[in-house]
Amino acid sequence: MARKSLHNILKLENFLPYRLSLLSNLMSGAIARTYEDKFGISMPEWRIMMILAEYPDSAAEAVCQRTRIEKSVVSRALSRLTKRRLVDRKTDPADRRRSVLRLTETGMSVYADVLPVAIDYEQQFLAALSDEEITRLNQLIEKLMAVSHGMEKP
Amino acid sequence: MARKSLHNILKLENFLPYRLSLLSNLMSGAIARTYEDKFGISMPEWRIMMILAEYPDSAAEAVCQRTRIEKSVVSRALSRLTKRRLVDRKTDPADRRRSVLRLTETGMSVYADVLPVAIDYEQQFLAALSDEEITRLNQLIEKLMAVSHGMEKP
DNA sequence: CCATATTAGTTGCTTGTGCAACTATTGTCA
DNA sequence: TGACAATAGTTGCACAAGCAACTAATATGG
Repeated sequence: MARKSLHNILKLENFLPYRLSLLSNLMSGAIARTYEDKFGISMPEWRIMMILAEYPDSAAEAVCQRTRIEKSVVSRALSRLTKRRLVDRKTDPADRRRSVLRLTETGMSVYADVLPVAIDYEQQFLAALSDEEITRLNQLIEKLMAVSHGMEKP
Repeated sequence: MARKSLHNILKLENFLPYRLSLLSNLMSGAIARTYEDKFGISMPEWRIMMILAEYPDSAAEAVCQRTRIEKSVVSRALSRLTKRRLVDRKTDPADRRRSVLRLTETGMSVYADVLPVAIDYEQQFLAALSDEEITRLNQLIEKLMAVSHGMEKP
């Protein structure tokens, strides 16, 4: 095989994983601060609430799968949310290991308060792109995720 | 103003910040494990090494700016790197607050070992995209970053 | 039906990160 | 020059996240 250049330098700022990590941190960082400061809700807590808004009566395990958040983190986040009466948690009578989770009235109203902030925030980014660009962006993300899934645990 | 739908639901899986955070974690997660397991180098340590390979004799503060890593993290990472003799750190005689950092011979050889792994890894992702898609991806990342910078600290 | 495996969820522990406070050095300006 | 501000880097501390070990409940296979 051919010899590569000895001065093979990879610029960090051009390295895709780095660029994506930067972008992701910039995006999630700012909005996480908003959730936290204005609503006292952490990022995992907010993600869990989004899932429960869409899929009421989920079990914690389903929340884990949908949010990709580690189960111990979900467990502790749910403790906080139930303690604050934003989430109602009962045990599934059909399988007493499982929990049945749903937003309380209060939880739903907090959700309704935070939601437009999240949407607005996302919109600020999407506004910089044309519709076609947005479509392409999503396609690209999809493709890259597919690659990643194709190479998990060897 | 017009009343919005009461069932205004934002699906988490379609939420851009979430999607990017997922993708970024998938990408950085796998490669970080490789750095760690095979070379005993953490992600911030690797990023610092990349910067020092490109810009020898940088000060720690310059490393912070280029890597966007918090200065205490850089400080501790540099302590480990110097302890392992991968980085040489002296104090700048012209300004004795500053440090002058560069990879040692060992550091450069470790860098040379890790670099192709990083490049290969990135290549696995880029291989899923056409050249035109890669260009567009970078443009999109750039645009989104620009938005983010346009709305820091209000 | 019993022993064992599997699953849901919780908790303990280690580690990494970020903020703030601190030290040491240099820059500024009256 | 001399008081005060600013900067480079370190360290203490608090908190979040992930892994592993654990409990409790259910599924499975002989």
